[in-house]
Amino acid sequence: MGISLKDVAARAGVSVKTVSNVVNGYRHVTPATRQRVQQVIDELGYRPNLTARHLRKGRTGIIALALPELGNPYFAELADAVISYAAGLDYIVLLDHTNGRRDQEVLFAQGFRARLIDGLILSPIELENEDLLARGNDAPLVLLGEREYEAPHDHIAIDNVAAARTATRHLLDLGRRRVAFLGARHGRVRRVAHLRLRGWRAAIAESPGAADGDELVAATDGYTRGDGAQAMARLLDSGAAPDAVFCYNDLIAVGAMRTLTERGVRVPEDVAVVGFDDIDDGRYCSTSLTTIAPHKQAIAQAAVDALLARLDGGDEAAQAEPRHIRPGFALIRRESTLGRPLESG
Amino acid sequence: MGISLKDVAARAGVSVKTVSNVVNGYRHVTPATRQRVQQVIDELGYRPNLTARHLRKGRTGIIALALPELGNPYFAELADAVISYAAGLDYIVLLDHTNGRRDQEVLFAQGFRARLIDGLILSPIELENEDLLARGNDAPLVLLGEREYEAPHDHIAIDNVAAARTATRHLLDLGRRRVAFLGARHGRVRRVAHLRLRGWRAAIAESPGAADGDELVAATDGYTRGDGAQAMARLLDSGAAPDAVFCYNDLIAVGAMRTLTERGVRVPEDVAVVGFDDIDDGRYCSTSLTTIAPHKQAIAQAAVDALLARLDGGDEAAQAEPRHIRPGFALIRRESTLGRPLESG
DNA sequence: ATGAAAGCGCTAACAT
DNA sequence: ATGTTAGCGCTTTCAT
Repeated sequence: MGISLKDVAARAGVSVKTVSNVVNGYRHVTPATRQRVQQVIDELGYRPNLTARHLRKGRTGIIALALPELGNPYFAELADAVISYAAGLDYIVLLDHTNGRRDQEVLFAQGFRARLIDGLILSPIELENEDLLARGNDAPLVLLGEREYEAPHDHIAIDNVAAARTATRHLLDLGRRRVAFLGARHGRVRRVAHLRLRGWRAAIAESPGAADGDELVAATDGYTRGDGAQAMARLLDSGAAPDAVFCYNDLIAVGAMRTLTERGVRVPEDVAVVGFDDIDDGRYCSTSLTTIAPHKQAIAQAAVDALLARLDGGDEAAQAEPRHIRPGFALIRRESTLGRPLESG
Repeated sequence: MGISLKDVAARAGVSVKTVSNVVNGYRHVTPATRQRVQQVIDELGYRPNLTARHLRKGRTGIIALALPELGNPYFAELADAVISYAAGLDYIVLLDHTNGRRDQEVLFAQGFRARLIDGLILSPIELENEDLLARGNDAPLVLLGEREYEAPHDHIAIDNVAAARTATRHLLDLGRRRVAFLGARHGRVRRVAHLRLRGWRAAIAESPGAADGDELVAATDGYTRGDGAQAMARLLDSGAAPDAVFCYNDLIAVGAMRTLTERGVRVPEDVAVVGFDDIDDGRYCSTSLTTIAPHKQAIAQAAVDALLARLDGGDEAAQAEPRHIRPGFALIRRESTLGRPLESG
């Protein structure tokens, strides 16, 4: 195959150990030896075989990041942050798509890619609690996102209920009374969107004059702009007549705004809109989007740190109780909710 | 460490070979043996150590994809396509950021990650031809994107000149006469944006009445929405008074549209806009964006196929002449260039 | 400061 | 159909 340590050693007239020492920057090597070896390395174009090194060391320096898909800018931006942060810590990232499918998620949750990766960061959508319990305890696993589990794994997520409540309250504070929720999922109580829906309900409940009927909750099949556009159209057609919409995510919000504009409904005058995720997209819409901004940088760092703590922290760290880390979030006000709040509620 | 083949073999009372046969689905194993071994595997929760397998086989089934960054939706969508397509062929993707920095790109171009990856797909920005020539011929390398090199590597890119010419001509066909180009890079002749600029020039040159002054070419520092917004502002302030803008990419176009809208310039009535990349974003802008759509799926597939051909195709394939593959593109007309073309030119 | 040799877990050639 | 064994390329005791 390629050039190995042995080849270099033979050519330089030293043992493999010495070459290994040079390659790894071991201190106690005579400058003369080092130079000679280095010269042969350059001559031969030797590159250490990482696979062999990994096998020997029992570690690869690779972590896997399993996300639904990169087509969603939120996940792309998050992956960007994870890759960059991990690179700074000398870890590389293997990126996998689950497509939000349970079978795929199960595959990763259970030790798929065993001993190829040192650990896994997984953002599940359909994964069930039982799937996690069935896991052979392999590499450490860090969970990401809104789904909640009772399993012994670290979990990184902002407080989704609080964030949704903040978003909804912002709309109510503007004097809106018919605040719709876009992006629920039918009959999936513990699933994604559940916590955000709960936050929405909580804010509505606190606000005496606010409408709280189920006709204000619109389900979507997925989380894309197209789903948002369709759901908004259905909501409008149903006669629900909202004066504000809180959307499960920014993509749905952008789609909803598109439908509103097409139908001559003004944003924010007639209907105010709030999204969730703070994707770059929302900042440059012609009506820029008010949104909940989860601190992606913090999420990415917390996820990687949690993983590495279990990897590098020794036995106590590896055995420590699972932690639930809640990075912060912020409400970013933009044009889609412009307007002064009413004096009285 | 974990459970190895040997452990399973001992427990099942067979040799490692037999266990290996079972694990790899080798046909000639008595059902009884197979079942017994499988049972022990399940009991012990055995998982093959992929690193060891890779070392032994000299192949890892991993390809690296090195992109500037995932924050740009074009790259995110492209990565999405690469990952999905590679997964279907049982390859996994290691995703690396170059941040468009030459030193990073050089690192990957030269056999970084040697023998950890079977091959590399690289989308360079600053990489120079000499960097490629200095490459120790390690794993196969496939180049992606507008930069052109004279180096023995496959290159996948749409015909950027033709695409830019198509885009610009579309604007001219609308009767526009002062078509600006947004997204050039100062004094970087062979760099990104060069080919698209050339396509712009070609279209203008073909169109007798069209303005072709340098004041219509606006440089940007990067390729983000913010860069586009700023460049558009500068162009407007400079008094160049364009009636159309062809942008290096969709992000710049979205930023430009934002500036135009803010300044009360109507799109497309006063200024028509065309982008490049066909990111999802552009489809749902309140004024949806006309754009050049490179066939991302085709690009991703061509890149992976080219790599795998060299990997799996035997010696002839590995030594074959470098190929320059040009997937197709399409002009997608949307609202940002709406309006009937003028009768006479 | 350097060398010799064991062994990480697997596959494949060879043997039975 | 199954067992034995060498060896992928590296790091790491243990010697010297």
